Amino acid sequence: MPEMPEVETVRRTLAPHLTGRRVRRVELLRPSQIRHPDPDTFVAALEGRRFAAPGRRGKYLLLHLDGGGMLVSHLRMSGRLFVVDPRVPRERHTHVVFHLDDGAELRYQDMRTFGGFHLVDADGRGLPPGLKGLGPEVLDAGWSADYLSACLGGGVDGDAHPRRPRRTAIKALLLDQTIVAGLGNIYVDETLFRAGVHPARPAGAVTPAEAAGIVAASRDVVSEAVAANGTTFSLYFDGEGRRGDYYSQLRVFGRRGEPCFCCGTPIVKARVAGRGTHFCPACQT
DNA sequence: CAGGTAGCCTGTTAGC
DNA sequence: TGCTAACAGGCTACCT
Repeated sequence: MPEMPEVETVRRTLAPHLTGRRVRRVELLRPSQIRHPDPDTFVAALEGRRFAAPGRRGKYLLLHLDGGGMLVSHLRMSGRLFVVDPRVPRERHTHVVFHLDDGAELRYQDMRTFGGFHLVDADGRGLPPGLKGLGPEVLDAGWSADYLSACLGGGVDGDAHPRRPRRTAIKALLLDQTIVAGLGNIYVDETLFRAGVHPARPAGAVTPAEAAGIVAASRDVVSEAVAANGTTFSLYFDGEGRRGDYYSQLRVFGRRGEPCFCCGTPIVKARVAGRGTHFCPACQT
């Protein structure tokens, strides 16, 4: 469930503990979490390397290495990456332990084992496939009303190459990381609520004005969530083991049956784009 | 090509 | 009360 604000919080909290630290030893308790290259090569190539300042792209954590290359991690549903004193007992589902040269441990824990690591070399070999085709970052200028309008299909007046209006639900489009990078189930629901757009509306039926509202709402929601260190709904915590504080600011997600903050209508939970989806049936059309 | 969905996985919750 | 089935969801692979 970590989305952009959670991954960004992990990046920021890991940075002071990782930057400049050398990997003394890698302990693979569950080698299958290593997606590339094979586990033995992974360990051999990483031991002795030094971390530079960590970065992020979409929901991918980019642990850059001095001298080029990087360790890429995606937490997927239940992955946790954090630095602790080695005396702290290892929790269940701890799959990888990176021993650092200051004695601390960078631990990877993942109950559902969906997440994992790619070791990318200095020439860019080994990049996870999903990292290549990402759309603009949700907080970057590339995520604009014009850009989203173009993605909705239908074209605009004077468009040289108008495309057929897309029939997929607007929610499915916003979850597509090749359209915009960083949004997930929670923040898409929050975004569409603030924009007053029903999640199941065909993307092609979203007006340019609504598209502008969606982009603005996504910016607001995500930047507020970043400021609050993300949302801890059930599983997430940051690089120092702390929970996120955005939970209390959620307006629809997890509020099934509770009154809409705008009109009092009970919040509905339904299945849209294959996901549990929360919305106000009165405010969102 | 666009769009829908199964599968990955295990802890939690809903329902009988 | 105790068991089982459904659910949670980011992403890929596969099917239509």
